[in-house]
Amino acid sequence: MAITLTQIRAFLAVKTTGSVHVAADQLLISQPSVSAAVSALAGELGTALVERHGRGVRLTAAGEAFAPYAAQVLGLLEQGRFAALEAAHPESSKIRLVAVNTAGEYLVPPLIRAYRQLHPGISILLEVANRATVLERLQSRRADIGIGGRPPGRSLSGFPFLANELLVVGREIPADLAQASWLLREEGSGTRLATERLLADLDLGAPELQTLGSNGAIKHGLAVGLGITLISRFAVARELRDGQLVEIAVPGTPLTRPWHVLFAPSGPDRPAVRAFGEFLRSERARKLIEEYL
Amino acid sequence: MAITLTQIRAFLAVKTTGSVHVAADQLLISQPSVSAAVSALAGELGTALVERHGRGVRLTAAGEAFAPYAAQVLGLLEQGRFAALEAAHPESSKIRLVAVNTAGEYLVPPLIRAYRQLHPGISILLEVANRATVLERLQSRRADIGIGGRPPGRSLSGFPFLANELLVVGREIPADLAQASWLLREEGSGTRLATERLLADLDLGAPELQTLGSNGAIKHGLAVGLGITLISRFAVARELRDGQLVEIAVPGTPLTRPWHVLFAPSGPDRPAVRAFGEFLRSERARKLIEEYL
DNA sequence: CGTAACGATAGGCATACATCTATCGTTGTG
DNA sequence: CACAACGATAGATGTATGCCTATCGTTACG
Repeated sequence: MAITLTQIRAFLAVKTTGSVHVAADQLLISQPSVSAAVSALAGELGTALVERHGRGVRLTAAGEAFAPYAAQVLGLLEQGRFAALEAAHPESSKIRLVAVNTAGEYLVPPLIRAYRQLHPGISILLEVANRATVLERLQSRRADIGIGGRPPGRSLSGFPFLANELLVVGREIPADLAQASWLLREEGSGTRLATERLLADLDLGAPELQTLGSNGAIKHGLAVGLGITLISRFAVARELRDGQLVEIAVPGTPLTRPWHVLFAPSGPDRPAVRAFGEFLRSERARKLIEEYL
Repeated sequence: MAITLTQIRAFLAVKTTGSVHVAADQLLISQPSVSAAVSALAGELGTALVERHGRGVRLTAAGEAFAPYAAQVLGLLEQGRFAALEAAHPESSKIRLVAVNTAGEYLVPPLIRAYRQLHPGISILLEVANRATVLERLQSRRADIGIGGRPPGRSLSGFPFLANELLVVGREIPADLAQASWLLREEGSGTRLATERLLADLDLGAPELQTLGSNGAIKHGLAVGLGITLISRFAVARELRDGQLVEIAVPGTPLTRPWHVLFAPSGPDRPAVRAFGEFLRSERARKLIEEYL
């Protein structure tokens, strides 16, 4: 006769996996348990959350509406735990940072190093993910601060942080751009989004596209001549210098898309997080990072 | 081995009541149950939340830090329930409105009436409380929209709504203002806050103060000549017209302190709430209200 | 200084929560 | 059209959650 957090976790697992079966595997429990938890939750709420669709399930409108709240409940609880520990042991706070892939790989490590020298006790827990996930993490309060592209709307606040240039590179300059094959990041990636827009602007017809799930995979693809790609200068700086890759002149590139520091607005905020945010805003942060970059 | 919502409710009850005993009474369970729940929660979080203080308890720093998250978790869950029901039955949404006393008594009823004529299915659940509670309700997501004074900071967004004039009234004009006794609303009231500031500005020395818990009590106090007070023109319009009360000319009054419509920012938002917010923002709302006022 | 107020602890109990295995009903696919 | 994939249902079980009463330790207060 009460909503439980277990039910919420089960529901969210179903939402993210899109399947009761897979959710059960992920939660390390049996499929009927998940089924039961979700229908118990639906009973509590007074409305169905999932419905059968084909041989799988999908969320109902009510389920879609409820999901963000459910996610925030869990994120907030985690955040509350950090807040409590931080208040009890101010010198050993933990900050949950989530960064888009390229920033996470190239920018954040020096950032963390710089910050830890100033505040030795503070832990920075980094998650590296694509743009869509970064936004989700912030919105569901599972991260305190994010580093990614431009904030998408009023729901997230932030400020521009460091320049990031996207340019087109390949093993060699293709004879005909329209014939070139393009390597794309996975769905949900900000770089992919930028690439799609660029391709639409270029009006190349229907170029050959190949999705590869990470910057690393794309770089290997480039190395074997699989195609060309739009990628951050940070990610290919060395390869360009060594001549393994060359920049391809494409109208509209290089694209300047500065990274932004992102906050999930509102909600009680923690001193350690606020301090880290202010550090990022300071000139000092930029200098320290550039020093290590 | 898991945080439960019951534990959170117990903890919050202890926080708000300031006492394990009273919290138990309020939750209709025994005192040891509350004690156990709170210490279980503390165990989960890995830090003490309350500590003995004198013969009662008080929150530790960790408890104070955790409390707002706990409150938001419950508020968000309630909001999620509404969101789910709203998605399932769009025509019978519920909007949780919380208004400061004066606005709740004089302004909101016509507002509700006006809105319900436009959207017959929508229910507006009104809670009337003082300023402090209004802010707490919004921050903890236990209300969707608030009506009160100026928003206190960046954590709450809002816009000015309707004029509200605070003026000093009494049964008769006192011979010497410095000798007059002032009737105050309870702690946490915005009107009380305004009165305290006014008194400080007036520099009357140490006037006699008498706290009365509501606008109604104050009006009765005025009627029997207990003192004078700073109060909204709406609250005493009739008494002024009938001559039962008179306005007292005090430097700096009447104070103009427009009511504001307040939102708890961020978080997923519900269509019905958004629609109501936009209604309040519209010219139409003002006209309709003035019609009924 | 004794007593009342307040919480914590001890000890114990019921139930509903979170599970499981086995099976059935659908729905898509080869 | 049969079979595989997927969820829901049925039936059953352990346990920890939530709760109780009784009692003990402190702390303030008369």
